[in-house]
Amino acid sequence: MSEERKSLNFIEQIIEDDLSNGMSKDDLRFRFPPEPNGYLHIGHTKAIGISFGLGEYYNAPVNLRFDDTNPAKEEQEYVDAIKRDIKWLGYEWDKVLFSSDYFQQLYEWALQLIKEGKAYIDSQSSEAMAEQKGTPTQPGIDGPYRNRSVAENLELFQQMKDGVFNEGEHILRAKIDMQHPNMLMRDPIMYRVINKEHHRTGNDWCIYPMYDWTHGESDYLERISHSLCSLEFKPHRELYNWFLDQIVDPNTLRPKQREFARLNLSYTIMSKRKLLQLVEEGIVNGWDDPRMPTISGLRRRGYTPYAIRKFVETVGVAKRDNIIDVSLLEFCIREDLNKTAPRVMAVLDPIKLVITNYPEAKEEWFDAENNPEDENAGFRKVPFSKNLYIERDDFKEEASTKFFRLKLGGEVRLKNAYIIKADHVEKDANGTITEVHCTYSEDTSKKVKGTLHWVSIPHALKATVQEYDRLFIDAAPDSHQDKDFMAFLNPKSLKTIEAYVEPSLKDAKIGERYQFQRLGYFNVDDATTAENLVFNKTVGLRDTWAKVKPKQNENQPKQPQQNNRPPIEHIKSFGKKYDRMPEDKQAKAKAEIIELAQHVSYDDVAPLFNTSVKKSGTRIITMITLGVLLKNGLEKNEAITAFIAKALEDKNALLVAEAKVLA
RNA sequence: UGGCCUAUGGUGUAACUGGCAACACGUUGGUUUUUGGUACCAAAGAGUCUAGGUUCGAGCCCUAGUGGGCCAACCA
Repeated sequence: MSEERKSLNFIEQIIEDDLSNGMSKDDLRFRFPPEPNGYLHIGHTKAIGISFGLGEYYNAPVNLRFDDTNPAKEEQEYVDAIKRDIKWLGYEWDKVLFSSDYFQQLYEWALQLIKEGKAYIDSQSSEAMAEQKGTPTQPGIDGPYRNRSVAENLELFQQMKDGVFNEGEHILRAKIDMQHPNMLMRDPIMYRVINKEHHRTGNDWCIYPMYDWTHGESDYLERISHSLCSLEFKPHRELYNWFLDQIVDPNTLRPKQREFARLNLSYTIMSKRKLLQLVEEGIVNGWDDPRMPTISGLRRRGYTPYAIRKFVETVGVAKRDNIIDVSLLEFCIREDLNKTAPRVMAVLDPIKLVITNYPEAKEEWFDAENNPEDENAGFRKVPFSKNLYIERDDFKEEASTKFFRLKLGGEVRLKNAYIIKADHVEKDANGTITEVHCTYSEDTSKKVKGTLHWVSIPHALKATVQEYDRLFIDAAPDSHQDKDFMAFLNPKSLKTIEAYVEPSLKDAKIGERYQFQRLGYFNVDDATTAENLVFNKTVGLRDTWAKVKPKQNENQPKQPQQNNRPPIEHIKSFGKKYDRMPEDKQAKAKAEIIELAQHVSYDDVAPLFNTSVKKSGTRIITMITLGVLLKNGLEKNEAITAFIAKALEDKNALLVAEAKVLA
């Protein structure tokens, strides 16, 4: 087997290293640990793809573990939705587990920590505790209850568990280090009182463990070998390890937490809290609204599990922040649907076409290919008659030769039917075209530039089509410190259209996906009834014609991340390229450097004087900057004179020229 | 007055661990086409944040800087 070396991502690398350092392949075990407080979204798919993908690759078990330690936010509805979505994506878990399964064990371990003097009951207000905790840049201080006796701690903890106290009166904290540089290590909370019914344990407990106390210990109990999570948990790793240190038996497998960058998609948001807000405020019609980046939203929109998995595979795994362009997601779904979706004709924005030389009562049924990408897809019959609908966009009275569609005097092919020629138009009082009159010819062998889709008016079915645009008009709506993400909502994200579709769609079933030829991919929405067909537009076809057309209502191009670089850094960025630039660019760069140099000090430039000889670009931009400083009254010193002198002897003509100006 | 993470074409990820910066999306041309789709061909686009160092050789190692991110919930 000559297997091509596939480059491993850093997580696969870690696992391979562990394996070659003696870990048994049988010890490999992963988990996906969602909190059941919302629906899964496309961002979760990455985490799912990583852990379940690893499971598939190594043939290792993957647990689905619901991290249900906060009854105030969690619901059974979410548990069910999460399971459904993972199944739909095509992944198989080994066991379904719940953090709440471990409440008793966690409690016993907490008792052990108290007895060892490693945990204590704090009885202050959360404000007081926050104050003692310090800030990221300032150490914390010990609180007054930090040195309570073991006996007292034990008694209070028992009372917490017995429901003696109200929420907020007492909590259990680990006793670590209030001065620790990592805030999470400053005596983190392990237990708090919550008087809410839990969706699984009911009212058995009124104390609930916190995430950090729960997560590592749950991984340990399940013998998870690699506990993979997103980057924002990196600071938790130290605490994760500290908690494990307290209870791990050195002869058993110790789980390892590793972190990867989460997935961000342009023009949408990935925060469950914010998605919930969209649902609750009625901006969208529920978690499965086709505009939502949730799995259920994408499913309803017509995405396939294959496309989503392909997408996640394509984006890769690394540790730097990223914003992936939606066009990649769209590519993945088009690629799948192109091969599988039956083609069909539908007119979304109709204009009436009358074939004047076609008999009034006549109808013909033509064969139409179901899918040119699939030889086995076969043919269907489509009806043709004197009166048709075509897209309003497909006709113009006059147009340039670049316009391949129908214009007066021009010829065009009707897909699966005849070639027609437009003769004249009928208009209403406003000058709007109401009918296009044309004549057909039976000779279909002729070559014409354009082919149009159409439907026969007497045979057409009415259908509702929902067309979606991005939910936000900004590429990164929740990355603005000064503006709320809601300010970027796209008011036109949903467009409902009354369309006409060919009669073969009469018995279309919910969930079925079609290509409306020349328009895009559409699927049959859940809201479809026997009386009314409803389609969702999944994604449009790639449209190179749309780019040629003068753009009408183009969305803001995404703004580049603004860099708050100091001027000298900005100047330096020209250095590498400067002597390779074409002249006009060079002049522009020079002007910019001179402008920036106004805000540069001698101390900024001085370190650049000993730039190595071969980096002439950097030396040139340094020379230009220096020129500005000298002009602004800087006195020449020895270092400056030496730098200029050395430059005068250089081979690079540009550098010499700049140096001569200052010499 | 801190700790940690991070920096490679427009975007995302690679570079066999120090040896010709590659792949995908996107973009631009072209061929084919009864979808301005698909498929196919081609091109443009980065010299790897900056400077210094080690080395015959650095995207990769070392030092210093700069940009970006995360950390102060009785959330996960």
